[in-house]
Amino acid sequence: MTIKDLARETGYSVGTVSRVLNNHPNVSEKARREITAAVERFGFERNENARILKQRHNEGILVLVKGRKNELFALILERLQQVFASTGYSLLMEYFDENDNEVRHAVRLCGEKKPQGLLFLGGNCANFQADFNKISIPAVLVTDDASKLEFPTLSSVTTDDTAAADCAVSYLIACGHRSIGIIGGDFQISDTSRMRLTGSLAAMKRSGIVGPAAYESGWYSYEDGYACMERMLRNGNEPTAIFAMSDVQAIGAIRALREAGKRVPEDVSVCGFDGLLISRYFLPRLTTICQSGEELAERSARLLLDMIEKHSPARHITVPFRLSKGESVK
Amino acid sequence: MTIKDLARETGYSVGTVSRVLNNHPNVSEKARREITAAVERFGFERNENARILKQRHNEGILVLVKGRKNELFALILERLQQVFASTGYSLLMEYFDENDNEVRHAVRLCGEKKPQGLLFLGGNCANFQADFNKISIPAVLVTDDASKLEFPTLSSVTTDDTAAADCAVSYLIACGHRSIGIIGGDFQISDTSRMRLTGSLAAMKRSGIVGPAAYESGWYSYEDGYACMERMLRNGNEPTAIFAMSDVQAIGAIRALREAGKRVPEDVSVCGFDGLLISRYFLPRLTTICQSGEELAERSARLLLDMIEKHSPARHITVPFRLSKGESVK
DNA sequence: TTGTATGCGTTATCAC
DNA sequence: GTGATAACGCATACAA
Repeated sequence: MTIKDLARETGYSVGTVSRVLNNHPNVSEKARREITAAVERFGFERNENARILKQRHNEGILVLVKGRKNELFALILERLQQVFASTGYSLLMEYFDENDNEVRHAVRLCGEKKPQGLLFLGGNCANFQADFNKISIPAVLVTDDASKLEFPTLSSVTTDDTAAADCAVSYLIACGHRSIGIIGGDFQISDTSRMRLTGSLAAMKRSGIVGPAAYESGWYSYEDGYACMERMLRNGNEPTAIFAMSDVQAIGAIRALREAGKRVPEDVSVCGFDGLLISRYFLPRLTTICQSGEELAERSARLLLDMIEKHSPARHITVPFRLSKGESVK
Repeated sequence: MTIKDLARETGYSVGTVSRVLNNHPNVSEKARREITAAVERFGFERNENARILKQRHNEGILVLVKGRKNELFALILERLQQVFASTGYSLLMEYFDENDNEVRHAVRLCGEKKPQGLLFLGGNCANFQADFNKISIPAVLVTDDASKLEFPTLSSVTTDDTAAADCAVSYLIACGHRSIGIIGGDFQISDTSRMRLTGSLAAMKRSGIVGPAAYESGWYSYEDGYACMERMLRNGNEPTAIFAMSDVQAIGAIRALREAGKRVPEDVSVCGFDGLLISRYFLPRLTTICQSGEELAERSARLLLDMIEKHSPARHITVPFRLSKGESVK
């Protein structure tokens, strides 16, 4: 069923059918009624491929989501939908694997979907460095800092990872801990992990602590958090506190501690990062840095809209974080 | 940059360029080399819209995913990618909201993407009832039973929800519990919840228990699990065990119990359903019914492939579940 | 081995 | 207000 069939069935021409479908003016009430009825009757669904192929601009924002199981991204996405619902822009979301090159995806999809703007949920600076020059429309990188790249059409919105990690570690120190182990990502690869490490070290330095009792790295996952903690214990490191760079790693670490006969927070304190839902339900309730998905989403949306509509220059902003004191630190 | 530009730049015709792009035979080595080089040089990315619009069949499987934050679906998806990687079929994944009509989406996307088969991750029987007749290619509904619909091209793969719930509740009874509260979904709406309720009741009946001490329903979420448990306690119901129809509800319920001064499992036992990763890391480790995402994925893939390639008739199968004994039941 | 021409389903620009 | 008709970028049957 195509608009051609629809035209034949209703006795009108494809032009009129198309106009009705797109709510254009200059269509008689009668035609509109009859064609709408036929659409309903035949269950016609218009072919977006052909539509987009033909259109020069699509009133849409393309959202590129890195990874399928990131709870923070899901939260941001949800808020994004709400925010854009009232703007007249549609949201087109594309997911891809963690280790895909998001900018290459973006280049292809820009040619195809002809969106007005781009929203990257997660991304790698190196990829932008290499291919972002092929993109000519406004874009915002969310949860990763793009200020050093200095592209005139690429903004970024992040939590201040350095300050947040500093805050978390400072809190641990304030609680009397001086032997602090860190579990994080590979800071050779992940910009985020590196910044969180920098913040952690700064906090330690200020208090005259020479460095972390141990640093173990892995993916942000339960399994790797567990494995990192195990490794740390096996190496004979028994810090009194752990700063994990993600809630999931914190939870994995707590399980490992528990299985080693240690209690949290009585024997070892653990602080996480992210403020995922589970952190509020976990026992013990996680002490963690809460990133505000809502705020990240809203600021990104505003930034992008300003760039599209007012041709505002690229900006790089950070949104506030919050230390949520749970039951996992003593 | 289009294949036309590419043709002009290389001095070949669009036909030859297209043939190179699609790895067709009958292209000279020289042309292939030159055109490939040009593709690289200009960073050409071909327009999938036009490609699919033109193609009669796309060697792809369309996966329709209901909801963005379902961990079981993420697991299934991952396995699906592995399985199809070796088959020559590509996997095209589309996400949509929980309350969208997945079959309507499918109808539209079939017209657009012209896939060989459909894989629904989650779905509602009523939607299939209404619109599936518009779909003519093989499809498999995963995690929901479609046997009663009797469409000749619609298979389904599920965990046997009735038996699994029966198993869970039987276990609670075997542990000595006779006052069992149930937290689940709205069984007026959700087929799955209804089947799990049926199984629960069957187990109780066999043991001479007249019915659940209480039944509270909500979405499968931490918040609603928490709220259900709170409601149950507020109503003066204090069962010695809770069967939650999802792990997330179980975790929410445990948090509510804890805040009411009750310990799990000492005062109240809790059994979940799903076997999510978090169930293994939660403290106490959740006793739960493990659904095998891997198995669900593999059986679905096989079923679909058989329908596509051997024109096998629709089948409705269940995959084994497993009661994972954690620390949350006593 | 290569080039040309046609059409996929739609929107948009013309005439009428 | 409506109906032809020309693109959009690509794949492909057919011609050369």
